[in-house]
Amino acid sequence: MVRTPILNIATVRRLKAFAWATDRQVERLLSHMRLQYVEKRTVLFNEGVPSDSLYLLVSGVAKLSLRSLDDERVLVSLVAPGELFGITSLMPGMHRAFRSEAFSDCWVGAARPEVFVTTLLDCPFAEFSAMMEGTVGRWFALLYRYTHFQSSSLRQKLALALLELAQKFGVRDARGTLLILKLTHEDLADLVGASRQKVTEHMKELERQQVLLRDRRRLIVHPDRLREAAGLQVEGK
Amino acid sequence: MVRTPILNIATVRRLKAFAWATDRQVERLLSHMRLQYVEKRTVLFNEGVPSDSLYLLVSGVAKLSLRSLDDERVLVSLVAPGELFGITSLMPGMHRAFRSEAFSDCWVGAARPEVFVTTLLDCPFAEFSAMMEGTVGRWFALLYRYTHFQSSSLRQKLALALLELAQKFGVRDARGTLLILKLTHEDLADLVGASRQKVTEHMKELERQQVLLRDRRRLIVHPDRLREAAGLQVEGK
DNA sequence: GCTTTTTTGTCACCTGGGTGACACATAAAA
DNA sequence: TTTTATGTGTCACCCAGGTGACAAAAAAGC
Repeated sequence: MVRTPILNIATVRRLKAFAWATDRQVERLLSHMRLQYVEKRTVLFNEGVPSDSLYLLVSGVAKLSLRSLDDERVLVSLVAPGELFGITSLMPGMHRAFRSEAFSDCWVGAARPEVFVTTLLDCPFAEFSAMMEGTVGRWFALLYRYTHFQSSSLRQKLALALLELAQKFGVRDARGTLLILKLTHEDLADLVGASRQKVTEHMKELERQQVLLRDRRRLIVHPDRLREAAGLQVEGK
Repeated sequence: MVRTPILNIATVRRLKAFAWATDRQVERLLSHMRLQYVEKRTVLFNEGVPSDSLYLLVSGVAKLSLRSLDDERVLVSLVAPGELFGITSLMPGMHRAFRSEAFSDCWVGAARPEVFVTTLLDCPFAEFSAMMEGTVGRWFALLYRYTHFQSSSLRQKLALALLELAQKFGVRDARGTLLILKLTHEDLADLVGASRQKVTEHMKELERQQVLLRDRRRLIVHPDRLREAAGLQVEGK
């Protein structure tokens, strides 16, 4: 039997969501929220799709997961009642990072992210969004890296880490993308959580395969081949 | 030789930080920022200390790291010029999650987080801060888990994951903290990135050691003992 | 109740990556 | 230049955790 919950202020307060907000704000928010019942295993959104809603879990348990580099499902997080999820919608043009599905039968409230920001914060969404990107953007990038590290080989981790570094510290060069950083193998090992020795081995191997080359202590990488080494889709394939 | 950079609008624009902000806003921001030269290896802040400043990396490379459960340094991220870091300061009362130190000689600008929010966003800091916590808070918790997973044994990962679940889904019970969730070993395996079989083995072992017990398919955990199993400091020690 | 499906428990076996050790190369300091 | 410190390359060896396989137990359907 499905009992329809009344999504009123009392309910929200009981969930301890928006504890800091005034009753008026919460009420306004609720008036813009659509409540839906989601049956166990139903997918709310998939990773990669544009993100246009922010969700509030009212009851039940939701699950965030992603497909790893070698096609395993990684369970990233379980969402408890009262939590907001689908947070990528708060960042400009960002696509869903995780798939979300109902881990048990759920009641979920959804609204456009603008609604949350403008009613709770009284500031233009675009500005808030840009601010988020500039600040929490890095956390997100880190989360991306770490979740994808899960269940991937050292080789893939290295490739992934080097790609990230290339994006941040790379400048185009005749031979590829030059990293303007002096990195030791030990630094890389610390970054991917591996031993210095194995990193040396894999780096040698990557050089042999022309994925990267070294000029003194500077690395020059070939992003496309790195992506391949990481087991990622190469652009335009 | 150390050349003092002039931190003016042109510099900031070149760094592509605050691309969306107006010149007036950036100028106002700069007037509140103190610029400092930080020599390689100098620690800017340590994990665990209260976070009262937000930093802008002007030049050089900064490094974020943490001490893992078994006292290894984990290199979490390298910060590139133009990036903001020390983001925990944007969340209410939050302590530093990472140690930050200069990876090379750096120029760093610092200001109170309030300054950023009020000049760039024109909304009260407290509200912004609360909003951040309610939304990005989860990302942060995830990041915490994943960074601590790095270089820890399956046993520790399990303990850590169960602790997190206990916080989210636990209710006090005569026998400990009851998780109001039906979790299979496979779910746990997906969560910690391990095989189903090994999870079974470790769970059995944890039961044997009275760290947790099972009532049907419901888990009852003992947080303190879990913390011990994870190699964390137990409260009040 | 009985049957089917899903979980749990436990093997034996394999492998990726950790560890320690040491020679060699490169860079920094003197 | 020589000396000293710091990285790199490559071993041989070990172990935590992955894999496959299968029986027992528990849930879920009927």
